[in-house]
Amino acid sequence: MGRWKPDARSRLEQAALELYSERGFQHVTVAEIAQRAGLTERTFFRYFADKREVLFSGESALEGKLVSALDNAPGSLSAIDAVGVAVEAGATLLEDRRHYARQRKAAISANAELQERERIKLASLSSALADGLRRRGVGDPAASLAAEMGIAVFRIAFERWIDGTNQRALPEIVRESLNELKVVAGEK
Amino acid sequence: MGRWKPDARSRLEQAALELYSERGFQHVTVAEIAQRAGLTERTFFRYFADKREVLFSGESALEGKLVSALDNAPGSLSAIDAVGVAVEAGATLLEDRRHYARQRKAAISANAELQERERIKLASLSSALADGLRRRGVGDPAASLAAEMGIAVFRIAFERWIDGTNQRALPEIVRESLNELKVVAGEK
DNA sequence: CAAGTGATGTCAGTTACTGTCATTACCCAG
DNA sequence: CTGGGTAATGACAGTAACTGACATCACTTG
Repeated sequence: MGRWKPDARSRLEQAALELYSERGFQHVTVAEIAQRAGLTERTFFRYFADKREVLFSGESALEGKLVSALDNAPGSLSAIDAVGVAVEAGATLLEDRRHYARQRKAAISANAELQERERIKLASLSSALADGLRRRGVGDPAASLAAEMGIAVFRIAFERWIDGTNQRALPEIVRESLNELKVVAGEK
Repeated sequence: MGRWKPDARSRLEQAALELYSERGFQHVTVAEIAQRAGLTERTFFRYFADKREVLFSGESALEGKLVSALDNAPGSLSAIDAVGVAVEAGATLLEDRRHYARQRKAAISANAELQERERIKLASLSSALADGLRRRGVGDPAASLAAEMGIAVFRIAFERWIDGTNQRALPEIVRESLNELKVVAGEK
């Protein structure tokens, strides 16, 4: 297969998650991550732009899922419901990996720098959704607003799924939360 | 008055904004900011936790304004309308400083790290609003959702105010955007 | 088996950020 | 006016994130 021991990237990701979980992000050096993965610090930075990014490789797959679901959603759906379809589809991606998602979430929650990165990734998802809505003919600022609402729902549903506040499957929690958002936004 | 030349903090803030605007965040060193302010690098880090934070000192005042407006809003208002009152009040804070806000926004938009910091500050505002809503008796996840909607409205209105897409005063744009959000969320 | 290529290693360098201690400028008690 | 006290600042050394340049290695291909 590979010329060297394969899966350098995922070895780095796993080593980083382990170390961040054990000692906390700030008390781990990149050199230590690389060493546990059997590589050098320089190689780490060839795969990941910085020390935080190693926890966020799944975001592009999530974005792809959201966008394709949005593009394939019936054209008859309103902006908010099309976004709802998209984030429910994204939720199915995480549903299988609850243990991993929980461990990763714990590491992120323990460090402000990682929370910054997480938020900007969510903002990127929101931007991608807004672009998709514009492709559907939704104008501004409706597209941006609907996308932001969708991501807010996704984030809040995810938290309630991870911490056990809500025991249902993630896609269901997402749907419930979106309905709650509609209620909240509609109150006079 | 002060023992040394006064306003070291604001001198650092002004020097940083100038340099970030001239050359971009990444091409400015903290030593240069400190030198322009007539101080040393070490003193910079006594006032600001890191190189980005120097652009975000106004956030605590904004949070205070939002929270006090929310706490003083009529108890009869729904969660979303109480949040609307709060973000409109926050908007009045920025209305006077459009030139400064524009320059600062340009510097932030030009750099991903600064955008991360801005997003996490907005998340902090959202969290403060959600706390305020819970004090008003709003439950979860309604409180979090309403707060996130309010901040999304604020952010999007701010962008349209800064880039000139919408020529009205910021508080008016905020109100219009909130109405638009209600429309979007209510579409079947 | 030689040349080529992509992944990795090595090394030097910059800069953000921190801990520690010295120094300065001012206030105030006497 | 004088000397001690104190808060702000400076000086300096150190760690670690991140980058650029170049060497080396493992494997493929002609």
